[in-house]
Amino acid sequence: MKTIEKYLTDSGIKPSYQRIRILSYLMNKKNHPTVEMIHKELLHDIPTLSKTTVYNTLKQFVEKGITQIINIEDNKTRYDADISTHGHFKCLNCNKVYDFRFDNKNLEISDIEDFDFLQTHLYIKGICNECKYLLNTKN
Amino acid sequence: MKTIEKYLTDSGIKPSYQRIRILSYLMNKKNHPTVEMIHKELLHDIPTLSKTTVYNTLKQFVEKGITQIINIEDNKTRYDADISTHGHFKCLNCNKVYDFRFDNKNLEISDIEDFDFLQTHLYIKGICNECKYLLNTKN
DNA sequence: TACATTATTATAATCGTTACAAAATTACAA
DNA sequence: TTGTAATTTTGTAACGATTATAATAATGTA
Repeated sequence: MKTIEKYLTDSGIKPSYQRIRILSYLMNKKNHPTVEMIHKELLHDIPTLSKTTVYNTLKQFVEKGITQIINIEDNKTRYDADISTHGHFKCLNCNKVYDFRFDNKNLEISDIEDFDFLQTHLYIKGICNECKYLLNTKN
Repeated sequence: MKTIEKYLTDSGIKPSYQRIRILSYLMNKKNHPTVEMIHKELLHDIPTLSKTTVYNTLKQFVEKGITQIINIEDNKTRYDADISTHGHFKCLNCNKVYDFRFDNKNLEISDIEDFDFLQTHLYIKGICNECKYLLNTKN
Protein backbone atom coordinates (compact mmCIF):
# COMPACT_ATOMS: atom_id res chain seq x y z
CA MET A 1 0.00 0.00 0.00
CA LYS A 2 2.57 2.46 1.22
CA THR A 3 5.05 1.23 -1.36
CA ILE A 4 2.85 2.12 -4.32
CA GLU A 5 2.57 5.72 -3.13
CA LYS A 6 6.32 5.91 -2.75
CA TYR A 7 6.84 4.30 -6.15
CA LEU A 8 4.62 6.95 -7.74
CA THR A 9 6.31 9.80 -5.90
CA ASP A 10 9.76 8.51 -6.80
CA SER A 11 8.64 8.39 -10.43
CA GLY A 12 7.58 12.03 -10.32
CA ILE A 13 3.84 11.35 -10.14
CA LYS A 14 1.63 12.80 -7.43
CA PRO A 15 -0.05 9.82 -5.76
CA SER A 16 -3.73 10.67 -6.09
CA TYR A 17 -6.32 8.12 -5.07
CA GLN A 18 -7.20 7.26 -8.68
CA ARG A 19 -3.57 6.86 -9.70
CA ILE A 20 -2.84 4.61 -6.74
CA ARG A 21 -5.82 2.44 -7.54
CA ILE A 22 -5.01 2.18 -11.23
CA LEU A 23 -1.38 1.29 -10.60
CA SER A 24 -2.40 -1.21 -7.91
CA TYR A 25 -4.75 -2.83 -10.38
CA LEU A 26 -2.00 -3.15 -12.97
CA MET A 27 0.53 -4.53 -10.49
CA ASN A 28 -1.77 -6.96 -8.72
CA LYS A 29 -3.78 -8.32 -11.63
CA LYS A 30 -0.89 -8.62 -14.10
CA ASN A 31 -3.54 -9.28 -16.73
CA HIS A 32 -2.38 -6.81 -19.38
CA PRO A 33 -5.70 -4.99 -19.26
CA THR A 34 -7.27 -2.60 -21.73
CA VAL A 35 -8.62 0.77 -20.60
CA GLU A 36 -12.07 -0.75 -20.73
CA MET A 37 -11.11 -3.55 -18.35
CA ILE A 38 -9.49 -1.24 -15.80
CA HIS A 39 -12.38 1.21 -15.89
CA LYS A 40 -15.08 -1.41 -15.61
CA GLU A 41 -13.38 -3.16 -12.70
CA LEU A 42 -12.53 -0.06 -10.66
CA LEU A 43 -15.99 1.44 -11.14
CA HIS A 44 -17.23 -0.97 -8.47
CA ASP A 45 -15.07 0.78 -5.87
CA ILE A 46 -14.90 4.27 -7.42
CA PRO A 47 -18.32 4.94 -8.95
CA THR A 48 -17.31 8.38 -10.21
CA LEU A 49 -14.18 7.18 -12.01
CA SER A 50 -14.08 8.58 -15.50
CA LYS A 51 -12.68 6.73 -18.47
CA THR A 52 -10.76 9.87 -19.37
CA THR A 53 -8.94 9.62 -16.05
CA VAL A 54 -7.91 6.09 -16.86
CA TYR A 55 -6.61 7.23 -20.26
CA ASN A 56 -4.78 10.23 -18.78
CA THR A 57 -3.28 8.23 -15.95
CA LEU A 58 -1.99 5.47 -18.19
CA LYS A 59 -0.54 8.01 -20.60
CA GLN A 60 1.33 9.58 -17.70
CA PHE A 61 2.52 6.19 -16.44
CA VAL A 62 3.93 5.42 -19.87
CA GLU A 63 5.60 8.84 -20.14
CA LYS A 64 7.20 8.42 -16.73
CA GLY A 65 8.35 4.96 -17.68
CA ILE A 66 6.50 2.90 -15.07
CA THR A 67 4.13 1.22 -17.52
CA GLN A 68 4.61 -0.20 -20.99
CA ILE A 69 2.21 -0.44 -23.89
CA ILE A 70 1.39 -3.81 -25.39
CA ASN A 71 0.29 -3.71 -29.01
CA ILE A 72 -0.43 -7.38 -29.54
CA GLU A 73 -4.03 -6.70 -30.57
CA ASP A 74 -5.03 -5.03 -33.78
CA ASN A 75 -7.41 -2.52 -32.33
CA LYS A 76 -7.04 -1.80 -28.63
CA THR A 77 -4.04 -0.99 -26.47
CA ARG A 78 -3.09 -3.08 -23.46
CA TYR A 79 -0.92 -1.96 -20.53
CA ASP A 80 1.68 -3.67 -18.37
CA ALA A 81 3.25 -2.34 -15.18
CA ASP A 82 6.03 -4.89 -15.54
CA ILE A 83 8.58 -2.86 -17.46
CA SER A 84 11.29 -5.51 -17.47
CA THR A 85 12.19 -6.98 -20.86
CA HIS A 86 9.83 -9.85 -21.49
CA GLY A 87 7.65 -11.15 -24.27
CA HIS A 88 3.92 -11.55 -24.68
CA PHE A 89 2.05 -14.53 -26.01
CA LYS A 90 -1.54 -14.18 -27.14
CA CYS A 91 -3.68 -17.28 -27.40
CA LEU A 92 -5.75 -17.04 -30.55
CA ASN A 93 -8.34 -19.34 -28.99
CA CYS A 94 -9.01 -17.83 -25.54
CA ASN A 95 -7.43 -14.39 -26.25
CA LYS A 96 -5.53 -14.48 -22.98
CA VAL A 97 -2.15 -12.73 -22.96
CA TYR A 98 0.72 -14.53 -21.22
CA ASP A 99 4.11 -13.21 -20.16
CA PHE A 100 7.23 -15.09 -21.07
CA ARG A 101 10.93 -14.57 -20.58
CA PHE A 102 13.40 -14.60 -23.41
CA ASP A 103 17.11 -14.15 -23.70
CA ASN A 104 17.85 -11.34 -26.10
CA LYS A 105 21.58 -11.54 -25.55
CA ASN A 106 22.05 -14.20 -28.19
CA LEU A 107 19.39 -12.76 -30.46
CA GLU A 108 21.30 -12.17 -33.67
CA ILE A 109 20.04 -9.14 -35.56
CA SER A 110 21.23 -8.15 -39.01
CA ASP A 111 20.77 -5.06 -41.17
CA ILE A 112 20.27 -2.54 -38.36
CA GLU A 113 23.29 -3.26 -36.14
CA ASP A 114 24.22 0.38 -35.63
CA PHE A 115 20.76 1.72 -34.86
CA ASP A 116 20.02 2.83 -31.31
CA PHE A 117 17.63 0.36 -29.69
CA LEU A 118 15.31 1.83 -27.09
CA GLN A 119 12.47 -0.69 -26.85
CA THR A 120 12.18 -4.32 -27.83
CA HIS A 121 8.80 -5.98 -28.18
CA LEU A 122 8.45 -9.66 -28.87
CA TYR A 123 4.94 -10.91 -29.56
CA ILE A 124 4.07 -14.51 -30.25
CA LYS A 125 0.60 -15.71 -31.19
CA GLY A 126 -0.68 -19.23 -31.17
CA ILE A 127 -2.51 -21.67 -28.92
CA CYS A 128 -1.81 -21.91 -25.19
CA ASN A 129 -1.47 -25.20 -23.36
CA GLU A 130 -4.86 -24.99 -21.71
CA CYS A 131 -6.63 -24.52 -25.04
CA LYS A 132 -4.52 -27.19 -26.72
CA TYR A 133 -5.79 -29.65 -24.13
CA LEU A 134 -9.39 -28.49 -24.38
CA LEU A 135 -9.38 -28.55 -28.18
CA ASN A 136 -7.93 -32.06 -28.20
CA THR A 137 -10.42 -33.55 -25.77
CA LYS A 138 -13.32 -32.11 -27.73
CA ASN A 139 -12.71 -34.49 -30.64
CA MET B 1 3.28 -7.86 -64.20
CA LYS B 2 2.14 -11.25 -65.29
CA THR B 3 3.72 -12.77 -62.22
CA ILE B 4 1.55 -10.80 -59.82
CA GLU B 5 -1.61 -12.04 -61.51
CA LYS B 6 -0.36 -15.58 -61.27
CA TYR B 7 0.66 -15.09 -57.65
CA LEU B 8 -2.85 -13.91 -56.83
CA THR B 9 -4.50 -16.74 -58.74
CA ASP B 10 -2.24 -19.31 -57.11
CA SER B 11 -3.22 -17.87 -53.74
CA GLY B 12 -6.90 -18.29 -54.50
CA ILE B 13 -7.60 -14.64 -55.22
CA LYS B 14 -9.22 -13.46 -58.43
CA PRO B 15 -6.79 -10.92 -59.91
CA SER B 16 -8.97 -7.86 -60.34
CA TYR B 17 -7.39 -4.61 -61.42
CA GLN B 18 -7.58 -3.09 -57.93
CA ARG B 19 -6.12 -6.17 -56.28
CA ILE B 20 -3.23 -6.27 -58.73
CA ARG B 21 -2.46 -2.61 -58.15
CA ILE B 22 -2.63 -2.88 -54.36
CA LEU B 23 -0.40 -5.94 -54.27
CA SER B 24 2.02 -4.31 -56.71
CA TYR B 25 2.20 -1.28 -54.49
CA LEU B 26 3.00 -3.42 -51.46
CA MET B 27 5.63 -5.47 -53.27
CA ASN B 28 7.35 -2.59 -55.04
CA LYS B 29 7.34 0.05 -52.35
CA LYS B 30 8.17 -2.22 -49.42
CA ASN B 31 7.33 0.74 -47.20
CA HIS B 32 4.99 -1.02 -44.75
CA PRO B 33 2.15 1.32 -45.68
CA THR B 34 -1.05 2.11 -43.86
CA VAL B 35 -4.41 1.93 -45.65
CA GLU B 36 -4.29 5.70 -45.89
CA MET B 37 -0.94 5.65 -47.68
CA ILE B 38 -1.98 3.02 -50.19
CA HIS B 39 -5.28 4.72 -50.93
CA LYS B 40 -3.81 8.19 -51.30
CA GLU B 41 -1.06 7.00 -53.61
CA LEU B 42 -3.19 4.82 -55.88
CA LEU B 43 -5.90 7.47 -56.19
CA HIS B 44 -3.66 9.24 -58.69
CA ASP B 45 -3.98 6.31 -61.07
CA ILE B 46 -7.38 4.98 -60.02
CA PRO B 47 -9.52 8.02 -59.19
CA THR B 48 -12.55 5.90 -58.26
CA LEU B 49 -10.67 3.69 -55.82
CA SER B 50 -12.58 3.42 -52.58
CA LYS B 51 -10.93 3.15 -49.19
CA THR B 52 -13.28 0.29 -48.43
CA THR B 53 -11.77 -1.64 -51.34
CA VAL B 54 -8.31 -1.15 -49.89
CA TYR B 55 -9.52 -2.43 -46.52
CA ASN B 56 -11.33 -5.39 -48.04
CA THR B 57 -8.44 -6.30 -50.29
CA LEU B 58 -5.86 -6.21 -47.51
CA LYS B 59 -8.13 -8.25 -45.27
CA GLN B 60 -8.34 -10.85 -48.01
CA PHE B 61 -4.58 -10.79 -48.58
CA VAL B 62 -4.01 -11.44 -44.88
CA GLU B 63 -6.58 -14.25 -44.81
CA LYS B 64 -4.98 -15.91 -47.81
CA GLY B 65 -1.57 -15.52 -46.22
CA ILE B 66 0.14 -13.33 -48.79
CA THR B 67 0.36 -10.25 -46.56
CA GLN B 68 1.15 -9.78 -42.90
CA ILE B 69 -0.06 -7.18 -40.45
CA ILE B 70 2.45 -4.98 -38.66
CA ASN B 71 1.25 -3.61 -35.33
CA ILE B 72 4.26 -1.47 -34.46
CA GLU B 73 2.16 1.69 -34.14
CA ASP B 74 -0.35 2.32 -31.40
CA ASN B 75 -3.24 3.31 -33.56
CA LYS B 76 -3.02 2.30 -37.20
CA THR B 77 -2.28 -0.98 -38.90
CA ARG B 78 0.54 -1.37 -41.40
CA TYR B 79 0.86 -4.06 -44.04
CA ASP B 80 3.76 -6.04 -45.48
CA ALA B 81 3.73 -8.33 -48.52
CA ASP B 82 6.99 -9.87 -47.33
CA ILE B 83 5.67 -12.78 -45.31
CA SER B 84 9.07 -14.25 -44.47
CA THR B 85 10.09 -14.15 -40.81
CA HIS B 86 11.74 -10.82 -40.19
CA GLY B 87 11.61 -8.02 -37.68
CA HIS B 88 10.55 -4.39 -37.89
CA PHE B 89 12.37 -1.39 -36.54
CA LYS B 90 10.53 1.90 -36.11
CA CYS B 91 12.56 5.08 -35.82
CA LEU B 92 10.99 7.25 -33.15
CA ASN B 93 12.43 10.32 -34.82
CA CYS B 94 11.46 9.94 -38.50
CA ASN B 95 8.76 7.27 -37.97
CA LYS B 96 10.14 5.18 -40.82
CA VAL B 97 9.77 1.41 -40.47
CA TYR B 98 12.77 -0.71 -41.44
CA ASP B 99 12.99 -4.45 -42.04
CA PHE B 100 15.67 -6.48 -40.36
CA ARG B 101 16.62 -10.13 -40.24
CA PHE B 102 16.99 -12.04 -37.02
CA ASP B 103 17.89 -15.56 -36.11
CA ASN B 104 15.13 -17.00 -33.98
CA LYS B 105 16.80 -20.39 -33.72
CA ASN B 106 18.87 -19.37 -30.74
CA LEU B 107 16.12 -17.27 -29.24
CA GLU B 108 15.68 -18.87 -25.84
CA ILE B 109 12.11 -18.66 -24.62
CA SER B 110 11.02 -19.71 -21.14
CA ASP B 111 7.61 -20.22 -19.48
CA ILE B 112 5.64 -21.08 -22.62
CA GLU B 113 7.77 -23.83 -24.13
CA ASP B 114 4.89 -26.15 -24.89
CA PHE B 115 2.53 -23.62 -26.42
CA ASP B 116 1.87 -23.81 -30.17
CA PHE B 117 3.57 -20.91 -31.91
CA LEU B 118 1.84 -19.68 -35.05
CA GLN B 119 3.17 -16.15 -35.52
CA THR B 120 6.22 -14.36 -34.18
CA HIS B 121 6.51 -10.58 -34.30
CA LEU B 122 9.66 -8.79 -33.22
CA TYR B 123 9.42 -5.02 -33.03
CA ILE B 124 12.27 -2.74 -32.03
CA LYS B 125 11.93 0.99 -31.57
CA GLY B 126 14.71 3.52 -31.37
CA ILE B 127 16.70 5.88 -33.57
CA CYS B 128 17.86 4.90 -37.05
CA ASN B 129 21.34 5.65 -38.35
CA GLU B 130 20.23 8.48 -40.58
CA CYS B 131 18.54 10.30 -37.70
CA LYS B 132 21.43 9.58 -35.34
CA TYR B 133 23.70 11.40 -37.77
CA LEU B 134 21.30 14.29 -38.29
CA LEU B 135 20.63 14.72 -34.58
CA ASN B 136 24.37 14.75 -33.84
CA THR B 137 25.30 17.32 -36.46
CA LYS B 138 22.57 19.65 -35.22
CA ASN B 139 24.40 20.34 -31.97
C1' DT C 1 -9.67 32.12 4.49
C1' DA C 2 -8.67 33.34 -0.31
C1' DC C 3 -6.44 32.35 -4.36
C1' DA C 4 -3.73 29.64 -7.62
C1' DT C 5 -2.67 25.19 -9.25
C1' DT C 6 -3.61 20.65 -10.32
C1' DA C 7 -6.67 16.60 -10.94
C1' DT C 8 -10.92 14.69 -12.27
C1' DT C 9 -14.96 14.50 -14.76
C1' DA C 10 -18.43 14.74 -18.60
C1' DT C 11 -19.22 15.70 -23.20
C1' DA C 12 -18.09 16.35 -27.80
C1' DA C 13 -14.98 15.53 -31.51
C1' DT C 14 -11.71 12.75 -34.10
C1' DC C 15 -9.84 8.91 -36.45
C1' DG C 16 -9.28 4.22 -38.02
C1' DT C 17 -12.08 0.58 -39.24
C1' DT C 18 -16.27 -2.13 -40.30
C1' DA C 19 -21.18 -2.86 -41.84
C1' DC C 20 -24.30 -2.37 -45.25
C1' DA C 21 -26.66 -1.69 -49.43
C1' DA C 22 -26.53 0.08 -54.08
C1' DA C 23 -24.05 0.27 -58.44
C1' DA C 24 -20.77 -1.70 -61.54
C1' DT C 25 -18.43 -5.45 -63.37
C1' DT C 26 -17.65 -10.16 -64.53
C1' DA C 27 -18.94 -15.05 -65.40
C1' DC C 28 -21.63 -18.07 -67.66
C1' DA C 29 -25.64 -20.55 -69.54
C1' DA C 30 -29.17 -20.26 -73.09
C1' DT D 1 -24.72 -12.44 -78.38
C1' DT D 2 -28.05 -11.84 -74.61
C1' DG D 3 -29.90 -12.30 -70.13
C1' DT D 4 -29.21 -13.51 -65.57
C1' DA D 5 -26.59 -14.80 -61.50
C1' DA D 6 -22.50 -14.08 -58.89
C1' DT D 7 -18.82 -11.26 -57.62
C1' DT D 8 -16.49 -6.89 -56.94
C1' DT D 9 -16.34 -2.19 -56.10
C1' DT D 10 -18.11 1.86 -54.26
C1' DG D 11 -20.21 5.42 -51.06
C1' DT D 12 -22.32 6.22 -46.88
C1' DA D 13 -23.43 5.34 -42.34
C1' DA D 14 -22.19 3.28 -38.05
C1' DC D 15 -18.98 1.84 -34.58
C1' DG D 16 -15.37 1.75 -31.11
C1' DA D 17 -11.11 3.39 -29.22
C1' DT D 18 -8.94 7.47 -28.17
C1' DT D 19 -8.22 12.52 -27.65
C1' DA D 20 -9.64 17.45 -26.99
C1' DT D 21 -11.98 20.67 -24.42
C1' DA D 22 -14.10 22.97 -20.87
C1' DA D 23 -16.31 22.81 -16.44
C1' DT D 24 -16.08 21.11 -11.76
C1' DA D 25 -13.67 19.38 -7.76
C1' DA D 26 -9.76 18.84 -4.97
C1' DT D 27 -5.38 20.24 -3.31
C1' DG D 28 -1.56 23.35 -2.12
C1' DT D 29 -0.10 27.68 -0.39
C1' DA D 30 0.29 32.54 1.12
